Amino acid sequence: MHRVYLDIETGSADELYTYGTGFCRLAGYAGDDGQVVLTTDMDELCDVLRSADRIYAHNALGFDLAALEHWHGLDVAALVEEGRVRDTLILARLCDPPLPGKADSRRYNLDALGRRLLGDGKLGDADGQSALRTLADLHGGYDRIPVDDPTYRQYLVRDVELLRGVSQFLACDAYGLREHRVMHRLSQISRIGFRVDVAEAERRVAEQELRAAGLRADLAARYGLPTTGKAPHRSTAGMAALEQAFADCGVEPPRTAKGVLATGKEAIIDLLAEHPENVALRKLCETLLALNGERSTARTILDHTCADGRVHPRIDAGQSTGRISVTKPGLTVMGKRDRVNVLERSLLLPDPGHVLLPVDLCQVDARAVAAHCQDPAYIDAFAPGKDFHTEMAVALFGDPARRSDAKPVTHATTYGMGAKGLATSAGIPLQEAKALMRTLDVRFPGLARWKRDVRRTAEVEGFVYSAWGRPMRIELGREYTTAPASLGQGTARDILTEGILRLPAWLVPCLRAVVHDEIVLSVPTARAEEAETAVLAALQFSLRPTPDASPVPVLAASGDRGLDWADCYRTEKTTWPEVARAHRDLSTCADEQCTWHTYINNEEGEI
DNA sequence: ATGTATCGCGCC
DNA sequence: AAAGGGCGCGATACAT
Repeated sequence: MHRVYLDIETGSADELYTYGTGFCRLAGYAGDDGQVVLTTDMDELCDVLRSADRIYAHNALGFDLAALEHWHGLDVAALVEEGRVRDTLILARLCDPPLPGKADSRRYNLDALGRRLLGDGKLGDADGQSALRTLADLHGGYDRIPVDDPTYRQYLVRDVELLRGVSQFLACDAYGLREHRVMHRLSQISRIGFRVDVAEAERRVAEQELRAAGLRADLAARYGLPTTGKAPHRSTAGMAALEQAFADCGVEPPRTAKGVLATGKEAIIDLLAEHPENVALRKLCETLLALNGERSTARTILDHTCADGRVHPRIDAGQSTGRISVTKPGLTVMGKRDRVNVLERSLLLPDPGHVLLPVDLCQVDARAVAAHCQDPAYIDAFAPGKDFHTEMAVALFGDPARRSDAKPVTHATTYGMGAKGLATSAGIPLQEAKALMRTLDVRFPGLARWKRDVRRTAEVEGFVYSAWGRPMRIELGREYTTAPASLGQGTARDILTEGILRLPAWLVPCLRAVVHDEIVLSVPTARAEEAETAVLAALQFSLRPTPDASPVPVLAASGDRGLDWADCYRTEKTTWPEVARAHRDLSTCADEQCTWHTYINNEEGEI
């Protein structure tokens, strides 16, 4: 067994796919117990890697091997398929899974792993700053550090030795091998990138800034808010002015849980509902709401657009449930439900000669729960031809027409919501909420038992495991809500990644985004039909957590083939004509509510 | 200058 | 006894 440990010093990490062939500057590698070898010859390095039985690197698939794949033609797909890659970042997250939230986000870098597992971290200088960072500052950039600088070389040697040390603690099981295949396929999203409508993004940034400035001026003139900053209503002086403004309107302003003035959408809308006749308050609230609605998504997309006119988002599986994060820019959080915000997606385009093909998994979290709990009635609600939410409406209300009432009940109860919460969110009396939750437990006793069981398992073990065996850490004391929720999300995640693994190879470079239960591909227009058939075949299969379990069908559906990402939802958003690109190409329209022709496109910036 | 916490927007 | 999960990003305030 010949093992090779690898680390590469490069230009700035955010130029991984755009820097040019000189991106990889100095590589360090060691074979088995041998000394660390440094080289600037990446072809020599690739030869060493091809001869290795195991290749170890930290964030190998997100960085080092990705760089060699992109700039030096290394066939990483083959290495991964042959099970020869060991990414210590992937393994560390599987061997010691993160808790939810920010708490664990810094536990998985090589320095932290070294300190935790070996008692020793990266090479730093006296004040604790990374020696590499110091060198980059000194020479004016990571790509300008001389490759013969002794500290640079020492730093790299230490990193390879750290890597070798920590790798001894990081086992790789069958799930780990699968995870490497998943992450390599997803890394192609970063590598290929998503084309941006740069001109339109720039136009929208300018226009939005104009509109926001108008709103800020309005707040300053009427209520004395400061004129500096991008969100003066959230600054200390602005808050004080708003306190006074609310008082002048004769109302007690809304507060957050911590007693701070609440200026968020929900609080303001509730306040307006309480004082429908207060004209002064209405004006104040409308201005605040309009300013809150001004998000800077176009700006964020432009900030991450590279010289090739594309964004190369970062793909990460660092969440506690294993869900995939797509960041820089955050494609998982782009608008969709709101009539204005859904157009954020129109800035992302298919490649020339392509169309965007969106495919989503239907009720995937609930199907995951059904497969886990094996409640026959719950599984039956997913039988082919049945509509899950309608079946739930029958079970809960005896009335298939109450589909929309049933939806929040099933969703919320999987997440551990209580009767009080359900009553509030669904707008029903507490007693009714309690009765609904009892009915759910009576109709689906297997589901109720499963929730009890996984909560207890989590209390005892501190972990739950997805249907594919992914471990998920459950925070002490939060088992009641997070144990069933994590299983639903974690198994849904593995369902989606199973679909990714089942995609034919030619569609992998077509992947543009993954959004938890949806994938988006850019496919040649002439092959769209073929692509759609292939994607649906890949994403739909029978889910069976154990060999003797009853199977649950995984169902997928394609959306509209789009000329931009918003265009993909034109049928779904049938009452919002502007979602369709063809509508936005019209110079005028008759719909007074159209956010494109009356809002986005208004030169004066008036609403 | 840089990082953390908090808030509020958005997504599934 | 009750208990809605997981996130990313921007802006501000504040600590270092």
